[in-house]
Amino acid sequence: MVSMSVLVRIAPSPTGLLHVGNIRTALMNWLFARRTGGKFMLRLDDTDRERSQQSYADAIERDLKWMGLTWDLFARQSDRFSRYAEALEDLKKKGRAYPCFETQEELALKRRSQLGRGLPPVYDRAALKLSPDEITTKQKSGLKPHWRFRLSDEKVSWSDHVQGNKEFPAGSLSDPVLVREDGMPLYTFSSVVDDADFAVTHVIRGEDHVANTAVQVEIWKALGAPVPHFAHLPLVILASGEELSKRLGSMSVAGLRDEMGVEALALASLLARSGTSDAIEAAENMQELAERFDFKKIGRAPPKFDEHELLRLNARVLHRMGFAEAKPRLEALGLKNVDEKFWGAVRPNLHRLNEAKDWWHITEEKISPQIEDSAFTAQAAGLLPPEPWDQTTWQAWTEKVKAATARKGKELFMPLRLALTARHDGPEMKTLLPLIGFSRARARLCGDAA
RNA sequence: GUCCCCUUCGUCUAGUGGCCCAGGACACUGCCCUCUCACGGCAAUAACACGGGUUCAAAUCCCGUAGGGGACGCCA
Repeated sequence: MVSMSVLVRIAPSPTGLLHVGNIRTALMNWLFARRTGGKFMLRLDDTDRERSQQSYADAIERDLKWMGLTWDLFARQSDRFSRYAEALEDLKKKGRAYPCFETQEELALKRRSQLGRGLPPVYDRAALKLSPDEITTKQKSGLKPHWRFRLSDEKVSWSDHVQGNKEFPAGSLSDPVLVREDGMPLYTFSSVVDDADFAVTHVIRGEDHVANTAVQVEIWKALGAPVPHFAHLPLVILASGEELSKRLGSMSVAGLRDEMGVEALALASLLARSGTSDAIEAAENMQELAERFDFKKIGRAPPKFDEHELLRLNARVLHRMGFAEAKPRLEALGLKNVDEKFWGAVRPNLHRLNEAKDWWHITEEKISPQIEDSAFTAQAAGLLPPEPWDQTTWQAWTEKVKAATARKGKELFMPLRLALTARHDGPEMKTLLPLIGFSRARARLCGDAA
């Protein structure tokens, strides 16, 4: 496996945003490339001109980069139409492509009738029976053919890195349409031409493609290109049981990042490990995920995508994040002059990075304190030591308050926390107090917004 | 309708006929730490979808049922 130079690719169509299923496929390809020292390619499958949009292409690139899935090669199918036309000519010469004149309505009707009779809706190859004269006549009358690939009558088989030995009996598949009347190639065809031209070695994709693989294997062979290895991954499903494939909204990568505040490494850890025999844990970095990648670990049942699991991993990733990495991210959230002390104080309490804003607000901006017993907090304010403050200040101060008031435990500490932060939970007060500072602390303890 | 894949604790899984009255990780629960939440440490609970069969012996093999996912496009 390592001796050959690996090239894998991810081939999204820019007709929508990447969702967790798509990016998982991308991730698996990327990890495999990294694992084997091979290359990773991004190919935009934009042959569907009606649905493809540049804005989606941009979003896809952005999402991949965000997750760290950088590519070594790039191609766009709309740049390569002449190659598909050439390849079609090649197949025509070899007698593997034949012209068809049915309309889509006719084909739909045929399918319905087959289904009604309990038969698989396989194309009946009526066009193959057309005589050369009939074809000429149709073309002279202005009809333009679409072109189908003539499948052989042998069973197709391959060894799948996830699914094991796969076999498709002859006759269970339709001759695929390669090129439309208007000359536009279809995915089934352009994908193989590209994989062959770029010498893709491993096709790692969702298991919704297994039937495509069966027909595509024959196209590779007809083109005279080496057939790559295949790995068909089980499709991710939502924990709620809802389908994923057509729902973009909340499970889009962009949505998870921009609305849910998910860290790329948390998402990558979850997607790389759920459905495998590795424990679902936050990885230190992408390299660690790559080192552990192995087809043998991938199960065949569809893994559930669980948002709670994602949030748990997200917290872990944040708890380990160093200040150098956090600093620019915090600044992007609008937090000015954040320092390492602040990060060290709030980091253990974060589930999402943007929660740091709440603590920034409490240490740096005006808040209204929560006072339960104003006599007590005012008395405590009077005992506040002069600055400078450090991590020992809180204990020294609360010792004095304790001695002066005879309060202890929760009775002592909670009113102080509430007055100083207006919240009953949060980072340790010994780290928070120096960040709040003397003047704010005194004012808040006296019941003033500060 | 036809075909393909799948079904072990809440979740992801280990397990390829005896080593399994099923192992791990995470979650949950309890305890410890503790001013709170989180972190960390410790402990406990928890599963072979169902029904037949093969066998001295089945989570593991066979058949069936149920459930989940996928495919059957001039989408990708």
